[in-house]
Amino acid sequence: MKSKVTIKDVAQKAGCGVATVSRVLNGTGSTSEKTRKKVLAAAEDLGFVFSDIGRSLQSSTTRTIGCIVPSLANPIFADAVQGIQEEVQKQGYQLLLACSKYDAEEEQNVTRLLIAKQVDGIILTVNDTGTSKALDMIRDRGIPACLMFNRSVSDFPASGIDNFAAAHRVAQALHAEGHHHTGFLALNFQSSDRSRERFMGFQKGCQSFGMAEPVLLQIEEQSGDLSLLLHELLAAHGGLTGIFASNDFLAIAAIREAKSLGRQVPQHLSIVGFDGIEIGRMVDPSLATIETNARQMGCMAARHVLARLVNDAKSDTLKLIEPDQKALRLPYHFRSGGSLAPPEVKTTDGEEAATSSPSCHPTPSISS
Amino acid sequence: MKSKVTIKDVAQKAGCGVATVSRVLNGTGSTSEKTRKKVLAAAEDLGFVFSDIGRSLQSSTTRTIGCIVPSLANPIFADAVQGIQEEVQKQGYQLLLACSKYDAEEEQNVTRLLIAKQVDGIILTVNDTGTSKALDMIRDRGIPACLMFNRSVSDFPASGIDNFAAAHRVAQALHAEGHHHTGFLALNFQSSDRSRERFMGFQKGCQSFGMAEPVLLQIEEQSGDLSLLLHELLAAHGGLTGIFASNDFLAIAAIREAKSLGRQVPQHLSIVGFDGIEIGRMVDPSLATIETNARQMGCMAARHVLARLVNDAKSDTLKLIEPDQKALRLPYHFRSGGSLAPPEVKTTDGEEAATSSPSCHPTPSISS
DNA sequence: CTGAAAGCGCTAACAC
DNA sequence: GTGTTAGCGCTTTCAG
Repeated sequence: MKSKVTIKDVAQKAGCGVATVSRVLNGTGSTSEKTRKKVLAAAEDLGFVFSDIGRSLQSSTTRTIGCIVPSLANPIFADAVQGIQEEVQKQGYQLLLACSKYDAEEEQNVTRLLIAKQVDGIILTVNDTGTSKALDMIRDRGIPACLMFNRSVSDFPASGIDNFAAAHRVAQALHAEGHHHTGFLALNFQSSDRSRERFMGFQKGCQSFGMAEPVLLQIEEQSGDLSLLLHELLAAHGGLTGIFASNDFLAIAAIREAKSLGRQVPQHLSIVGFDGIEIGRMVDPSLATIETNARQMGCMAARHVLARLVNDAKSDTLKLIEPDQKALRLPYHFRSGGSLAPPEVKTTDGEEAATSSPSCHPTPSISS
Repeated sequence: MKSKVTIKDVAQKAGCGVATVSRVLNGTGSTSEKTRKKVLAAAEDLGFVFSDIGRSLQSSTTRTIGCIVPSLANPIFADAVQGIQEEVQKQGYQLLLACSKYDAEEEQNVTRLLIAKQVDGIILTVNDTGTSKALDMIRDRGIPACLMFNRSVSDFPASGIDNFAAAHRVAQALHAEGHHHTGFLALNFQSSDRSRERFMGFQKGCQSFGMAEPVLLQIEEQSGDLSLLLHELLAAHGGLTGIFASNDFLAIAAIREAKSLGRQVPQHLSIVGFDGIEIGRMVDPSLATIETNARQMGCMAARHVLARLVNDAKSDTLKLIEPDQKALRLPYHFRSGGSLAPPEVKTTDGEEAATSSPSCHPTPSISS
């Protein structure tokens, strides 16, 4: 293990003071061509790289942005982080990544760690903006931050879409196809304000369009096997013709489980997702969903935080410019797909009207 | 912007020296119950959190692990990073994440940044182990590191599967179904040693099983729209009955493009992927592929690096223990799927035998 | 049991 | 132009 080579080593080898080395290598101040050469040579020779920690200590800035997401397993977050990463790297910052595992306590822990690491800014998705201790800690210290996926609160701007409106839009889509009895499928409903917002928007939508009150189908992640729980849940709610899942991952899993229950999608059951992950286009049937741009969302959040950083740096105390637009609302749109179609019409005595099926059997004759 | 609260502030408020504060808060040394209380109260009151950078400067350790992957857009890397993240966080370290964008120069740049940040260890996937300057820099400094997905080289252990053998297995699978004329579809072939290894394994496999030499179908990512390029490539190679794509993402895209060309998968063309991403199970037809556990791969890599860290710390100079096993070979297996089936047999004059369409016609009567 | 002080790598004032 | 030095936040001797 080679011991690290410091500015002193370079200075010694170049036969000059450390300040000169700093000046040459940073291009600050003026130096004679001669010493300049010597320093450059020495540095090159020793493979010298400035230690950011020494520099940070002195400048009280780390050029590091912290990021907290629940998990990278859901591509929606991976995409967002990718967006952040690109933007941050482009501007010469680095990314300190942490995961909260959908857990409020862990969220607070990792926040503390990021703060200890003196990150210059933080981009995060919290479980619940209303109760997050992480946000309190960040606010206390006045660290520039931006939320993602969450709704904007108090001092924190947020990059994301209007969950309520988008969910409302889903209700419209289901209504347009003639659905009446629907359900909202949520994972970890209690601990996700995003999920709750979507439910509320959907609920409101169903109401507006004269549909039945949507049934809330909750699954707690830690309570067991997802497939199994889904299976049971779907089996228990055979009366629904349409389900709105709070995210695409869940929607795709639901399609699979519905199939395994012998319920054809969309003939027997329509399913709509949320997020618009790429895979949704490729599954069969393709997933009807709300399409969002997570990458862009991360990018916007990063850009916002980074902008505040340079801003703070410039006008130190007198921050008159940029009145901090709170919500970075990104566009979304409803993407239609094979998983959403009109429900089979049943007569009151339970007999169904003829409908067409997609593949071979032109008319499934169903009688009870 | 509140100025940061330092150990001095706490000392002042508690009416004692900074050393005492350090001792109390770190639980080192002994202190009277009285001052102890005062310090604790003061710290709590001020919301004090130790600055890691001061601490790092003094200990020349950052409790940070650097990670470099080409991109997070491919779920295989996102999964691996998730695995690293979990393991690292569990052991009280933090993750500094960087992306190389499949670019050797960028790879070197971000490596330099991680080194400047004084990461204690590095986990990375490089474009080409043979030519990577990043590896040189890391080696020069003796930073504990572990490769992922790449093959183990010189001083670097690697966490991953045996690409050659796995690709060989794919040839076997195609052969078993009766394929003869096959192609290997690669994205950025030149800059990926993983891709090349897979090709070689496949090539060797084809040879062993008496199949025709596989055609190499290359796509350079920067040269335009992936769909379009794929489309053209597939159109130009109508003679092939089976294609082995160097990763699942590519395979899924290929299925889509094949379909849009009117070539049914698997009736007209079989496609096999590599990686085993979750989505592969859900697409239609389901993807035959080599299944790997990226999460585990990241986890193993992290564990390895972390182990070296504590090891180095313990036995400083005398590192007799752990003879550094080089390759952390993880298991893989071939997953069959709907995208792989026997090819349609054509008569020599180019006329096709009657075949079945996927859904309704039960028995494909194949005659030559 | 506790405080003073050195020193980690670096930058920026300040002398020369 | 260039060297010396203080000091960023912390831990760790070393005295007291």
